[in-house]
Amino acid sequence: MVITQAIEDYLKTIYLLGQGGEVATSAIALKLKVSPPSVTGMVKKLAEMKLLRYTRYQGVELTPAGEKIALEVVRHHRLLELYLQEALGYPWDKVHEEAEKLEHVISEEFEDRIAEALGWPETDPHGHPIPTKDGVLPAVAVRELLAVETGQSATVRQVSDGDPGMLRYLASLGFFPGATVQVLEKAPFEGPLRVRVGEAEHAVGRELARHVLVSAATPAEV
Amino acid sequence: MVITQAIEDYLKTIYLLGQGGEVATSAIALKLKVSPPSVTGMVKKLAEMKLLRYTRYQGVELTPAGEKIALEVVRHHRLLELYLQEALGYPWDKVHEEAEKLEHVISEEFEDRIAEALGWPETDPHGHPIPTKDGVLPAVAVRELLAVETGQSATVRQVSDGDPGMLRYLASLGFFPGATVQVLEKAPFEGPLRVRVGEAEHAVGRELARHVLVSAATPAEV
DNA sequence: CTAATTTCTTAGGCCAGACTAAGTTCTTTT
DNA sequence: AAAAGAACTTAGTCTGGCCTAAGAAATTAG
Ligand SMILES: [Mn+2]
Ligand SMILES: [Mn+2]
Ligand SMILES: [Mn+2]
Ligand SMILES: [Mn+2]
Repeated sequence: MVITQAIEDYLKTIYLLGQGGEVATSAIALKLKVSPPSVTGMVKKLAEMKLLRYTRYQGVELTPAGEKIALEVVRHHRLLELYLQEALGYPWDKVHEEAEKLEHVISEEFEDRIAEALGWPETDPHGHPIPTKDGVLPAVAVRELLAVETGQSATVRQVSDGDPGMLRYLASLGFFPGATVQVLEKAPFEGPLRVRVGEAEHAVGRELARHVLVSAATPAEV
Repeated sequence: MVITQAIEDYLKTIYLLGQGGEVATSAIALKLKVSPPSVTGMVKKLAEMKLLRYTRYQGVELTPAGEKIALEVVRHHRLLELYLQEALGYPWDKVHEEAEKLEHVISEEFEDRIAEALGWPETDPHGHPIPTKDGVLPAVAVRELLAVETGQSATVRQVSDGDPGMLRYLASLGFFPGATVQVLEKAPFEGPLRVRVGEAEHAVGRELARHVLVSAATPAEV
């Protein structure tokens, strides 16, 4: 029962889509950019391997064994992203792609050494929590910026890391984890939000505001 | 015509075995730990792709296109080895294995950034020259320690990096690139060499003495 | 110079992981 | 409650990269 790169990618994807629930095969197919039949096939195999539970037409849920592997890959990914930024000077819109390939090949030794070099960090460049070595993902209470009421302030916690263009745009607006934002206005008819970030004011679309996760204002830490 | 990881390994292996000559399929099979028929099959495909020339029963020789890819992989490998040692504190007997996996997945950007971090180095931890970005492997004039005449001194230039145990032993004897060694005696009947390294004297077997490459004494540089 | 041995290739197959085309089953609509 | 539509699975294929068994060519030995 050998854990291939493909298997790691399936488990990671299911984990990130699922977060404690059933995941539809089509969702997996979409994320991994493979056809739905490919997912059905792989998922049957992973069920055989006891890495997930699968009920036909019902979707899929990771077992503890499957989740353990998923979390290891996620830890690799997020540590690598941070290492690329901190140690090699990558811009934050390029770390994801590189980490996506490296996450499958680094050894435990490599993982430990970069974790140490980074001072055992807790979040990646986009604010996502890094699972601990024993497979625990720290829970964080966040909601979408879109959900913040008009007039309220909040602290940016996490941003989506999949789209480099979006990341560059978010950076240009000052949407970094830790930044304080205030929602000044929400235009009606699915219109944009007017927000203040530091000194500046920006109009941001609702789609974008769904990709920025925030917590209550006034960060507890620096 | 996509260059897979397997193809990269074949080309690299052929390059390192060949160094300007025909390479037997069995030699490739031995090095890559695959069966001879697997090599024949792959080699036919690589010939199709114009990455090497293949004549049945005669062996194989890289084309310029094939050599270019091989040198890129070798550059990745050797830069990675040095980076693992210098930046992450790996001992020199562990860098090879890790680099063996990473060499296939890093981007040009990663390559450039570690090269820069290392100050555009010219040799890896074992003394092997690092091919330049435009695909030139600096030639070095070396011979086996075994070939040094009794009484003569020489400077260690390169050591084999495949066997971690051997590397640890070589380190314990002081056989690092740059070290000065003097051959005091060669025991007859394929016996060991008595050599001086710094203050210490050691008896080393002929097999080991074949894995240490040296140049004329008195290093030109420090 | 033939015979034995070694080296290499062909033949045939397997497995992982993807695909398209053609059903099923579930869900939504009327 | 039936029909239409969406979601999912089955069936059948393909490609890459490996394998073993058997045969052909090259090399070495007698
Ligand atoms: Mn990422
Ligand atoms: Mn991230
Ligand atoms: Mn090496
Ligand atoms: Mn080396």
